This record gives sequence, structure tokens and C-alpha cells, in this order.
Amino acid sequence: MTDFSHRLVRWYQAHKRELPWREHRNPYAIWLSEVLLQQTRVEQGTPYFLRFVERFPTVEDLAAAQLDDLLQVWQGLGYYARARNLHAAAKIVANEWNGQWKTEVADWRALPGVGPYTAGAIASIAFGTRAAAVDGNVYRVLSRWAELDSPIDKPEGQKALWSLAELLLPAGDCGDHTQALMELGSLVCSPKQPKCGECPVAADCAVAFQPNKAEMLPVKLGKTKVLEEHWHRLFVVRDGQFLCGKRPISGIWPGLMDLPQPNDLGMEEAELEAWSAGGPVEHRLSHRKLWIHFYRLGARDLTGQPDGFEWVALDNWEDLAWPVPVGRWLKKNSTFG
DNA sequence: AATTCGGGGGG
DNA sequence: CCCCCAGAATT
Repeated sequence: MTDFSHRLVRWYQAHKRELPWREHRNPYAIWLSEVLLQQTRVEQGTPYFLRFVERFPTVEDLAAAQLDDLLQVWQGLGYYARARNLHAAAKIVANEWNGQWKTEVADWRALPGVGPYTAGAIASIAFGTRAAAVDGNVYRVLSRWAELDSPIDKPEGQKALWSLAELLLPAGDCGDHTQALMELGSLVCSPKQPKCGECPVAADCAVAFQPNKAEMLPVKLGKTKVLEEHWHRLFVVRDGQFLCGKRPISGIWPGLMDLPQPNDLGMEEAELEAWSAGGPVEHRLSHRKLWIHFYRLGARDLTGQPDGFEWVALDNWEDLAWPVPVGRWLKKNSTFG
């Protein structure tokens, strides 16, 4: 069975993509990449990784940074709690690990933002530790290879695949093995039309060259229903500045900037029609479909006291971290005040 | 055990 | 339109 890993790793070493965090076996870079890439495609996350290591070259730099500076680099990538958890974890590593990296899964698992997958990935990729790391790619590869049809969004199915992943671990350095499984899922064992002809483990794969069977796996039951909501945002300008505030650290877009809502300024939606700035902007999230209505007001139209908000220069708004749809609207509409 | 966190890209 | 992506934290 270790032959599985041998074939896999040999294929990986011949076909792997050159990625920035693969240039050196740098624990900080590997950790950063794992967090940035949670639920994120490599192509989408890579530019963020490059900006991050340039702005925060070491874990000490990251620990000493302001959270708002992390969020400014992170904006647009989504799942913003990751940035806050990463910051907290960097402080722990810098201040409590005394500059000494830990190599065991349990140590990493204790850090905020590091779950079962990320802990296994860092331990194996950065240090060669014998640990499994099962992400979406690995769920797909192994559920097909063994034809396991237990739903992977249920604990039972997850447990089965994690067990299989641990069974398949090689005896020595597990770094390339971990990356090879994911790389195979990404490049060969794709969700649709897997390229079984290029697969190094097709010989003993239960569904190899049976695309109809392969595409049925892995089994997922979860069907997230999408709520549709109308939101309202006010663009209030005065003397080259506009009114904005920081969102709470819970809920959507935690810690990012936002424009005030009618409620914040003691206004009703009904009285805003006159200031409507174009039709609503549609923005889709995984679990919500938003129509954001923007209104352009002069400060003299304020009827309430803007409590908890601040005035920011129209020239400086891009230094702050904004939700994508709001930043997009500002980009198009803030230039002429 | 189920929900809630973003945003982009592919089919 | 659908699904998926180097998932984790919270309830």
C-alpha cells in the first residue's frame, strides 16, 4: 500500500506547479498559504500571499502589525475572521513559542484559525511530520479511489476519509505526500471530467476511467439556501470627506469599514428615494443574495447625529478595508464627491 | 449537528 | 443557473 504514496509523490515531483510558498520549506510561508487558501482557489489566493509576505515578511512582523493593516491587505478575499485569527495566532507564536517552531499537529491545532486540515497540512508540509491533511481535493480523490459514498459533509463520512488518509501515509517525510494528494485533486482528479489517463493511482482506483461513477463522488448532502435581502447605504459628503464606520467583529464583513445605514442617521428608507444613486447593486455571497441600494446625501440633509461614525477624506478611503461591493461602488462614485 | 462566515471562477 | 475551492468557529 505504501506503493500508493510512492507513485503519487513521483507524479507530484514531475508535475507540481511552482508556487511561491513551495520555493523554500519556510514554516511561516507555508502557514500563511494554508490560511489564505482555506476555501480559496490557488489562483485567487496567490496574489494575496505575495502581498502578505512583502508587507509582513516574518511572523514577528505579523504579530507586531495592526489588525487594520492585515485587513487592508486581506480585503476582497473573504472570510475575514481568518485575518483576525491569523493575527492572534501570530502573537502566540511570536511571544509564547519563543521563536521555536512546533512540529506536532496538536500544537498547531491549538492556534486560532488552525483546524484539523490546516494543522495536518502545516505539520506535514513544513516539517515532514507524519500527519494526514484532508481538504476538499483529498475528499474527492480518496472517495473516488476507494469508492466511499458516505456523505463528506457529515461526521461519519469525514471520519471514514480521514482514517483512509492516515492509512495511506508513507513512513518517512510526509510533506510531498500531503501536497501530492491535493495537487492530484486540483490538476487531475477534478470535479468534472477527471483525467484518469494522467493519474498515477488509476491502476488501483475503484472508479478509474468511469467518469459517470467518478463524478458522483464525493457525495454531499448539504444544500445551503440563499437568503435574498435589500440593504441600504448612505454616501454622505461634506467638505471633501464622507461618513463611514467600522463594522462589528461579529457577523458579515467583521472589522471592515462600511457606509452608514438609514437607521444609523435616524432616517427611514421611504424618505431616501430622492437621493437614490442608481439602481441597486447585486452582490452574491455563498449564503445570501444582496441588493445594495446606495444614496448620495449632502451633510445638510442629515436629520440625526452620526454616532459612532467618522469622516474620512475622499482621497484616503482606499487606505481602509472595504467589503467588495461597497468598495466597488465607492471606486465608481466617489471621485466627484 | 447545523449555521455562519466571501468571493471568484468553471461548466 | 449550478458547484467548488489547500475549512474553521460558533451556536
